[in-house]
Amino acid sequence: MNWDPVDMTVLANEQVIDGKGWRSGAVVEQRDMEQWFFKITDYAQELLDGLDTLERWPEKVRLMQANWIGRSEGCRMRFEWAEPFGRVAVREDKDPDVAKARMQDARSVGDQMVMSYNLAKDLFPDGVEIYTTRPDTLFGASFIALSPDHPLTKRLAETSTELRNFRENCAKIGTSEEDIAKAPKLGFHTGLGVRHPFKSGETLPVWIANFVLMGYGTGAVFGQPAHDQRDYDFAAKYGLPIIPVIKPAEGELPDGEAYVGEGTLYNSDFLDGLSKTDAIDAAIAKIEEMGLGERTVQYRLRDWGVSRQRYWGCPIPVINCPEHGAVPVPDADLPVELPYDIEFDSPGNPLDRHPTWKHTSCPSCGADALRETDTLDTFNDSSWYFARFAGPNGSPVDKEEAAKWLPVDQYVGGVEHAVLHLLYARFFTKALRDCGLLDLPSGEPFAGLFTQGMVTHAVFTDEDGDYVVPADVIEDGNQLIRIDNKKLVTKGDIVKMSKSKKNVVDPNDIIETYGADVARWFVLSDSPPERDVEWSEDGVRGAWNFQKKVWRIVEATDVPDHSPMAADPEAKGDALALRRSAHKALAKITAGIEAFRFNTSVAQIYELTNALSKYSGQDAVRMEALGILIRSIAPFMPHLAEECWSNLGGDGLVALAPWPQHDPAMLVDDEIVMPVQVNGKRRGEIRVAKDVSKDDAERLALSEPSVAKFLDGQTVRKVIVVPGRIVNIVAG
RNA sequence: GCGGGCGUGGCGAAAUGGUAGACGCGACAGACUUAAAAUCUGUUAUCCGCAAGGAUGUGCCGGUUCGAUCCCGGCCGCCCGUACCA
Repeated sequence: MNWDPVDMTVLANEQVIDGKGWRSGAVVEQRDMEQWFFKITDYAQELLDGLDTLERWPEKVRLMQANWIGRSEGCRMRFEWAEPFGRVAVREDKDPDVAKARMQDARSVGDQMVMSYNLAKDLFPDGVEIYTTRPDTLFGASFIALSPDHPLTKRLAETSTELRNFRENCAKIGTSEEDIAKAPKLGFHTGLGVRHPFKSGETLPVWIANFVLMGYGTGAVFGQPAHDQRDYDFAAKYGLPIIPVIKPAEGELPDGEAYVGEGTLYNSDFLDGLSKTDAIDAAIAKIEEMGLGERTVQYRLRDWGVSRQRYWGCPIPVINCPEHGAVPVPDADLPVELPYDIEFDSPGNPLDRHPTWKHTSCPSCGADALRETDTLDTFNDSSWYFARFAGPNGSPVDKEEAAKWLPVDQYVGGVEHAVLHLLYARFFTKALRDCGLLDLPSGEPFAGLFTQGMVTHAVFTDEDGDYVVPADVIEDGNQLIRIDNKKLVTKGDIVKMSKSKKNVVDPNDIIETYGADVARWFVLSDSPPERDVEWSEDGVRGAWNFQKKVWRIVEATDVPDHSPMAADPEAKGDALALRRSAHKALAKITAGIEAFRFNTSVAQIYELTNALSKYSGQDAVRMEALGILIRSIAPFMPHLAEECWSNLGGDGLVALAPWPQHDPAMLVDDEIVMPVQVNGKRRGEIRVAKDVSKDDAERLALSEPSVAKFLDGQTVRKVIVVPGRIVNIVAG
């Protein structure tokens, strides 16, 4: 946990800036704290398998979740202790030669080393257990690395100031995955050694390395620098041997970096000549035979830490009894309510500081006991609200109603939720099902998912580094200043709108100026919804003008008494052209809406509107086209559509009117224009009947003057005719 | 660092193997108007050209194909996530 010693609070990774608390500016410490977890890892395989059933989810989200769960197949194995061969304290030496010299200098055996050796043997008599996906590279092993948080590391640190300092240095790096991965490699040589399982008499040194994560596998790895980049970087820095054991099928091993690809084993005794995959199997078989380990499946997914030291959150319903430990609050006493008389004016967890709230009695023995003062991560609430919405009365989830409504047919959310929220919600529904609280066999909460893009905006910061809402920023000459105190403002990155960065805009401004219909039309009209957009009000005039244009067309229409807005099959000339435009537009509008591509539907509505505004006839064709137009805009501009519908003599509410159906016969023109290419470049076009034969198209294309001049002096080698699309002449 | 995505005119974009830039914004010109707004008509990727026309062009490099914005490989840039922002 990130701990701010001044504010006495736990901080999110995001609230740690350059290793300091965002409010207090104090140097953040890493603390181990007792936390509540949900055992989501028990569902790792089911969460992974379930992804295949989510056919209406974007492929990218399924892929991200699969990567997040991170199933890998490999083996757990132990390296047995070897007699110690020395101890050296290697600090962060940039120069590999210096590090190497220290290694050779390491034969002197000191008291401290002997104690560490005995301690290690005492604590872990079987040796060091590691997890690897690459047992094929065991002959390339050159060291063992433990996590700074490995139990052995912690015990060794008790006897070594140097190691304690090393651990503190590692703790400064931060807790986020990104920080750890980007940090420069740091190592500490323990002086301990382990036996190589396949090379008798060989000893591998045991290091502590900051890039080894305690939360994954066993918190220990073997280093095989020739075939893993992190191991390579580490070995290069500390002068450890780099032993290649895989040769690529073609070419040489890369210089100065690890080779992680496929290839054939060498330098590897009984694995020589095998492929990577076969060598993995053979190595595991041998390890199992030797009794040193076994094939296992490992997941990257970690258990979900749900404890938060905040007031706002559902209290974790547990009472800590000195006698009985953590006792669940009895059902009859749920929910545990937060106190209302709470003070936020001093550091630390307000719930923990509250004078009376946490004091209660043990449900088991009645003795004085303390309430858990941690609250639940708010992701808990977003993980099952849809089940609550199905039946909002009575017990938390109404099984019958939830069974009727769930899964959610179409879920819409930002792609930033791709792993956390969407994975937690999937886990929650599965867990609720298994607890008998939800009747949902699949355990999948959302049948369809659409990930809309993020709305982004520049972040503004004033001279004091405080964030400023864009609406409060004005231009002053060629500078930006705050409207309230005239302080100078800097325009920063364009990022996802968020309350914390204050780079948000209020859509009410547009609604007040232009109305909700125009605001909605504007938002839907330009960008496809899955794409990120940088918010801008440029173009809102277009939406406003469009609204007026539709209204003018309706006003300019002589509405007949009986207005079925139905087709006139006899239409000819301009009328037929309008009919065709209307039906072509309708087909694309419908397809666009169904595919969530509202911007293309909008473009087609513009085309239809333009066609209608140029049409002077007051006839059935006009009424038919208007009927299509108004029903098409109804989902986008419902108020305008209702008014127009009513004025055109439409039946009831347009919102309740059936969606219009396009006539397929209207989509095809009698004559089409086919572009003609010569060697892939457009050189002309031919006007042909819609069902022209390939031969005729070829003949016409070759004789088209604008095409023929490019064929002058050349031999026509091939003519490709794609019916209804294009003619391409290959000449040379 | 790792995982995922995106990159096309002045701007939002369309075209997902077949005419690159539909539609909209902006800009420019004209009509109407005392004037402005609104409205209507037209032009608007870049370069050469009076024009006709031609050349170039979808982040960069390469590949597959009769044909690539689209498929494949490599690179660059930006965005999202990276487990305590929610």
